[in-house]
Amino acid sequence: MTSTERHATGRPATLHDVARLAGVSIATASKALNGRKHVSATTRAEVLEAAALLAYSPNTLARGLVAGRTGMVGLLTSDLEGRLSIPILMGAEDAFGADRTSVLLCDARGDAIREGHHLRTLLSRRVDGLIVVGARPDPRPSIGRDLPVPVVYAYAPSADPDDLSLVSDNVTAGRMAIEHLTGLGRRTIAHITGDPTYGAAQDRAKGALAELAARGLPLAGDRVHFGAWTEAWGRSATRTLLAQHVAIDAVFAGSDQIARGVIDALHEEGLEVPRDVAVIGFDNWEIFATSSRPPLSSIDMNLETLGRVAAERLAAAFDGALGSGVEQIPCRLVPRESTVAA
Amino acid sequence: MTSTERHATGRPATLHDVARLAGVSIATASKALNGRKHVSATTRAEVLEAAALLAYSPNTLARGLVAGRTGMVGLLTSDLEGRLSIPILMGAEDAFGADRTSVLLCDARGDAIREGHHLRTLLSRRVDGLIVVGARPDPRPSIGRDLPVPVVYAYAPSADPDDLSLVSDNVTAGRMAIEHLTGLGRRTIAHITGDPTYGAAQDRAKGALAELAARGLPLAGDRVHFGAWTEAWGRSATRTLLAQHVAIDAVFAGSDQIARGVIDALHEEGLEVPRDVAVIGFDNWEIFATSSRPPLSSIDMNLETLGRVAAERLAAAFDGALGSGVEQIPCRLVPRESTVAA
DNA sequence: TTGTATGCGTTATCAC
DNA sequence: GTGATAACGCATACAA
Repeated sequence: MTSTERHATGRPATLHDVARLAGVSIATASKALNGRKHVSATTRAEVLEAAALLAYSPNTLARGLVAGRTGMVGLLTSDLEGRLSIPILMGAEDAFGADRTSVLLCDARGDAIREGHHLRTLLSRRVDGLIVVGARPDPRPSIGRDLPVPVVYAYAPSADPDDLSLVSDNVTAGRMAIEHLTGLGRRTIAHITGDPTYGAAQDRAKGALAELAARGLPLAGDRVHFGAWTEAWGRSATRTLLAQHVAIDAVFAGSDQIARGVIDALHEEGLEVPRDVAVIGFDNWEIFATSSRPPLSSIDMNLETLGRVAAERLAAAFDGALGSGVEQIPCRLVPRESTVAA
Repeated sequence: MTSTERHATGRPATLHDVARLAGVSIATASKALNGRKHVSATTRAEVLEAAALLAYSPNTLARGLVAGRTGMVGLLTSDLEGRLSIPILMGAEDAFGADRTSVLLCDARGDAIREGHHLRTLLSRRVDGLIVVGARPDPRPSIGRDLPVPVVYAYAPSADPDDLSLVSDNVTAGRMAIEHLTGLGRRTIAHITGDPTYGAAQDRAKGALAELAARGLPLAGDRVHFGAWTEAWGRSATRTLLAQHVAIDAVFAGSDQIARGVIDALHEEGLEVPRDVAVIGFDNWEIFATSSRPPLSSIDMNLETLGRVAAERLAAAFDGALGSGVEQIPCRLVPRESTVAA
């Protein structure tokens, strides 16, 4: 076998080939293969046999040309690591049914020019819809008002309220964290989180504060400790708190990385987790949460669900109605050892 | 604006519309838009203006139907996190040119059934080629010998030597790590790595041992410490070494996670990195390498390059020739503070 | 029940 | 230089 013969060179069989082999017209062959009425059982069997013999696989492009639908959706992301877009993609695949709809993934790498470029090629490929995934959970510019296809924004909402956006319910997630910690009997809880310019950081803090207030509890350290989404910040903020002799029996961290820094610093000060201080993170980034000592309780943003709902909204839009505004997707708490009862 | 009007309902403009508006035939319009010869400058300008006016965007499907090429490649992955497939995807996008070729990403989630399913839909969409990305760097079953399109395996090679596979050059990478550490003056180097059933683990160890032998140096601890790809293993292996009073001034870790465990254990024993012990990891997983204390030197597998080469091989195959066998892609060493000179 | 003919949007081959 | 016209592969309304 020479290198040129690696893949079969002959064009794939067409409906025409099948029809000819079965001795019928392409119209009949088409009906038979698509399970339409008005075909005798015997001819149907013959057509099916011919198709099997030729390893016939219908050309989805040609089908899309006549149907006016390609069965493809574009996933336009700016998420360099795929940490967001892959779960969202999988959720969307599940909802669509992988055989009916395929996903074209394009990474704009945070570049508006490249995004516009990808948008144009996706539209020229006549995708049936678009899912736009932002890199950070804050409003981003709308990709355009009068696009020929429905668009759903996931994770990062569109700045245009007429667009439909799907975001994580960070406020409720903040409440959940506090609810969980107080359920363990903890009463002096600190909140160490990331960059205050992130709406998500503000929302999580807002939810946490509201839940603390509802329970008549103060926030340990008297204020939310905003900083950066890094282990280093988690460590330094924790050390600051301990140096000030703030009594804490739990920390709600704004991300799993911050949580790891918090745990590190606690250990260095001779405090044990969760016995002395319970710690909960955010994101449920498996690789961090499970390799932490002890394994880290965390809040999962249900990104697969986000992708699934995005797909459902798009599917509904194909039949006419696309909503607008921002839809909140609930998070879920994943308990691990860092917050077991003392 | 009601919800149904969110996206423009009218079908996108066709070549026919442009031709009619410009007052020419569709043949002329086609030539003008595609920059072909035999079109007067004035009519070309008129056509271009009409196209701009109608926001005309050529239907890539129809174009592909006649051209016999879709300009799409399938990326079939089993990599649940996207840590492999996203860099590979980006490399492929770069090599193809994002406007000429789009990538259909399908995640088989390690399920052979689902993989076959995705394969069929990709073929029915008439992708021009296929890139298959495995979850672990060991031979995997070929996806099929007589596919109608060229296939390139990336990261995980195909078990069939007639297929073309692209893998990281782990042997040389192992040599590089030792070369780097000895260049720092380190002479008692241990190798703590992951699951011994991984060919990559064996290859890296092989390279490291060869390089040590070439320099007349022994392996600290007398043997390669195989275990698991986890921080926990990095910690426990390190503790074992220290408990045996093995003198070490450097550790080559088989992954960044293992390296973090190693560093943790060293710190707990009062040893400083890199002053007392230099540590280098593998994978260059940014989030781990940069958040480590100190930042972790590591070996990058150049996954973007792998994707780029995969795209180049596919492109060559479109014009006839696809090679076979396993092609080694070189890794590169990324130095950070964990291995600065003492 | 089956076959004929038309159109989906483009490109390319030819006449003019 | 320009414009009919035939593919490309498929689905379907309509005629037989």
